[in-house]
Amino acid sequence: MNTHEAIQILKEKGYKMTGKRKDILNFFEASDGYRTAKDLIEHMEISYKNISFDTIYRNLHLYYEMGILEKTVLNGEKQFRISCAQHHHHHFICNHCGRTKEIDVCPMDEVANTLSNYAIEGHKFEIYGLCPLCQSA
Amino acid sequence: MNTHEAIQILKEKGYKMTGKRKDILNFFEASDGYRTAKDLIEHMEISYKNISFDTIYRNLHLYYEMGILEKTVLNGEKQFRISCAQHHHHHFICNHCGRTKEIDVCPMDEVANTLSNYAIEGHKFEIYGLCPLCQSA
DNA sequence: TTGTAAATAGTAACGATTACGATTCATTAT
DNA sequence: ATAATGAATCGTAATCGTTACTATTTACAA
Repeated sequence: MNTHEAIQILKEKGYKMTGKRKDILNFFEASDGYRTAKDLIEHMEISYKNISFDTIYRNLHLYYEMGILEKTVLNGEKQFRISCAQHHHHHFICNHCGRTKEIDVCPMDEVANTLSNYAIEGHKFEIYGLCPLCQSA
Repeated sequence: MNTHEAIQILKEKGYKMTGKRKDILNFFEASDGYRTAKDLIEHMEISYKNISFDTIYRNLHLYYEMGILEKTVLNGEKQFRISCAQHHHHHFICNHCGRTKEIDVCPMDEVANTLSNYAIEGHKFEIYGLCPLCQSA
């Protein structure tokens, strides 16, 4: 997913394209990991001194609903990253910088048969730690 | 982990044993799944009309720090259950009632070698859905 | 260019959690 | 048993992330 693709999706669905929406997309495209709403606010305030919480959260949710962003929760905060979900996968997430690495292993295949009477609706598999860059720093 | 064991741990570490602390343990021993602070407050208010948030959260954290309770976060709320961590394992968690089922599969063995330059500090693997009881209801 | 619905600012409200001073209580040493 | 003392608790305010609301502004289509 990149900014261009995302803009196409928004247009198709009839959403209006604003400068703020483009900047939000650029912010996430330039990040290669999870970012909090607060991170985004700090970035947006450079260009838009008085940007509203409402705008931040409304657009984060919009992008999430449209599959443009992925979401997770860390330390009680929602975190978002550009969607890379062409195929099913999980993430290593750096505790220090939020950068992610794709993990293609998914444990669900192994597990499904031990849960035959259970209706599975979702699962979460995440690995936390320090990425190579943050270890040397 | 059961109430008796937990009381032993508290005594050994020099914590005082109060009626409220025992009741909290009983509440979690009687549950077989994750419960929120709110669930616990509702239960405690039956016996202690004016119990304080402070008491609830202080003791939840104390028990968690001592390994008496396990913790997870669901829908932005911290949830706790009696610890069953004699061995490493994960959980299926019912979205409706919070009941859990132990999962002995752990994907980390498979994954570790693909993260050779990463310092792994933790991981989370949880499966969500409806347990057999909640499906029939 | 104008009309209209969508997007936004500014701000209040919310829910979960944490924090704190004053009071009560469990434990231990007498 | 009792008194001393430090821990536990209450009552409540504060905090944090997030959601919600109204008035205003803006993107886009006619």
